[in-house]
Amino acid sequence: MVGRYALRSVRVAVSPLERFAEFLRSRGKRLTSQRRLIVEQVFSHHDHFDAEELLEHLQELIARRRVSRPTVYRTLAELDEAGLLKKMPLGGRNVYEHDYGYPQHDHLYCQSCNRLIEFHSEAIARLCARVAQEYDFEIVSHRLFVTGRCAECRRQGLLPSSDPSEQRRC
Amino acid sequence: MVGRYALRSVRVAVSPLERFAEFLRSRGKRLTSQRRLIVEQVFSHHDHFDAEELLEHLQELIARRRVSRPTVYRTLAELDEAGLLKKMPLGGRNVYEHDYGYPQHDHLYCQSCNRLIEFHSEAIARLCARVAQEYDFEIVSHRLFVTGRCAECRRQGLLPSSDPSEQRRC
DNA sequence: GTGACTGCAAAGTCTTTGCACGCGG
DNA sequence: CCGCGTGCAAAGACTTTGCAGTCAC
Repeated sequence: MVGRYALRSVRVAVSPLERFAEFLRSRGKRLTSQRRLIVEQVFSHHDHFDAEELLEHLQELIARRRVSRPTVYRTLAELDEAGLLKKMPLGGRNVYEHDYGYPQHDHLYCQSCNRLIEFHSEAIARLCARVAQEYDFEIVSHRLFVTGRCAECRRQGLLPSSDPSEQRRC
Repeated sequence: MVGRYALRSVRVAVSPLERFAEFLRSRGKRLTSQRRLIVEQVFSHHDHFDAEELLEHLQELIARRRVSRPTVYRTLAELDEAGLLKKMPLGGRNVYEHDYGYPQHDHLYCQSCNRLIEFHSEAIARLCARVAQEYDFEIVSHRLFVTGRCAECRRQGLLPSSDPSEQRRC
């Protein structure tokens, strides 16, 4: 996927953990071992995830009492607040994605496989700006979801998932 | 609001209730008094609402045992399925809007007053189509939320609501 | 040291489900 | 009259909170 809408590569001066540490310091909060572990797991690979998926990845640490479910939720909220993660409601739960050193983008959402495909388009931001101007509206951000079926699922003849547990409604 | 992005007026041949009746018939379902009451309330005015707000409007009928909470949820799901309502997750709950005899549109979402302002733009659909083509993606629908502050709230100097109970996170 | 942070358990919020009775077609 | 639909109560999924002990600074 290298077309007009592909995302440019990431470049960051400071690691997510360092940036989070700075955020915490600025608020008189502490960089605890739990927060460190969670940030490391969250930024170990670029992917969309929800709290439950993250908890699964952390299950060993949870079993060893290194970190707990409420702390994961609490830390995710802080990472969102700090601008390191972006939280978005999808299918009745919150899904998170990296928002640090990562370009603004929007999503194609495949109803069959639940995959989120990221794409970038300057034109969308321009368009939002024009509409906002018309309504004298001050933009903070925008979010565009294009729902449908990805190429792979169409080739396999998969229909939009009818199993509700498989489906993340947009 | 009569600019380029205003929505054109509504025109429908069949009333929402009639259309719902047809939907039910086609599925071997029944048009019960409860379903009738709910459809009448839902389409009595054009507005966004969530289940809790609808339940409030129906509180008298609920008190009189004419309709119950589970039935409201069940019927909202059917109205969504029937294409009469559109369901969208907003701030941890589902918000519904009319989707029958109502033109495709997108939303400006004011973080201060939680209002949803509808607007229409052909350009957005065209843009989605172009991106989808690039990714060989079959579009079912799209949803664009522009989050920020509306003119009125800005004039009043209101900041984005810090009261979490007031805030519907997008 | 001291106060922010944690794990635990419990509660909250929104939504769904099992079941026996009731009513629409 | 058949069986879908209902109300009730209870459970479910996800997330948040109160509290007493613990640890970062």
